[in-house]
Amino acid sequence: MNLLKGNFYSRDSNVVAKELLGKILVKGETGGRIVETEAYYGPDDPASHASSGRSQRNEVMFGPAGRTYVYLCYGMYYLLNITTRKEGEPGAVLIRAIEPRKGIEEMKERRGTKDAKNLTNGPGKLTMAMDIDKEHNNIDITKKDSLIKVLDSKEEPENIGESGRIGISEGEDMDLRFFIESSDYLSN
DNA sequence: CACTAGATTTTCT
DNA sequence: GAAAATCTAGTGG
Repeated sequence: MNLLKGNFYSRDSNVVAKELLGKILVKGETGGRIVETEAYYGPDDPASHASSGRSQRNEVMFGPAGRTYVYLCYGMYYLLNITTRKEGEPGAVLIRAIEPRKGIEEMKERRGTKDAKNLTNGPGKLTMAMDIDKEHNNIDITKKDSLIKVLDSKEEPENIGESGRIGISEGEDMDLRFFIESSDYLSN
């Protein structure tokens, strides 16, 4: 189980999004296998937070790859992204769903449900289950002692599906959502 | 089941 | 001041 390095993340967003499938996301005592992601870009992507230039919120997307980008959505839910591409070229991958592997009891408690399939099958749910919030923005996840890490995996995902992104109002036609078709833990 | 409405607050125009 | 990369509970078949 090797830690993914900076050169994994510094590529194009859609490549990183696709290759993150099957990898293991770890935060503290909790963790799971990534089964659903979405790619976001910069000025050319109307759905991206970075579409209209740098701002206080999105500045991490403009920085180096391999950092966390955590922000509050709809005033209630934190969403977890990982930055991609080079410094000055904004990009990120949204982690939409994982399959629970580690600390399942703890995640059940945080989410208040016994149903394993309902623990982390959505971007707002997985941050709740793993206790991720604004404090975890802009963490360098390529460091060994980082609180949040992504580990390589020998289990290569089989059936990778593509579709338009979810929950946005522009740019849905771009097919930048990637997921493992056989997984029981995809978002709704 | 399927569908609708409401929660809640940061961020940028 | 409006909109936002969502989720849950509640309603009605």
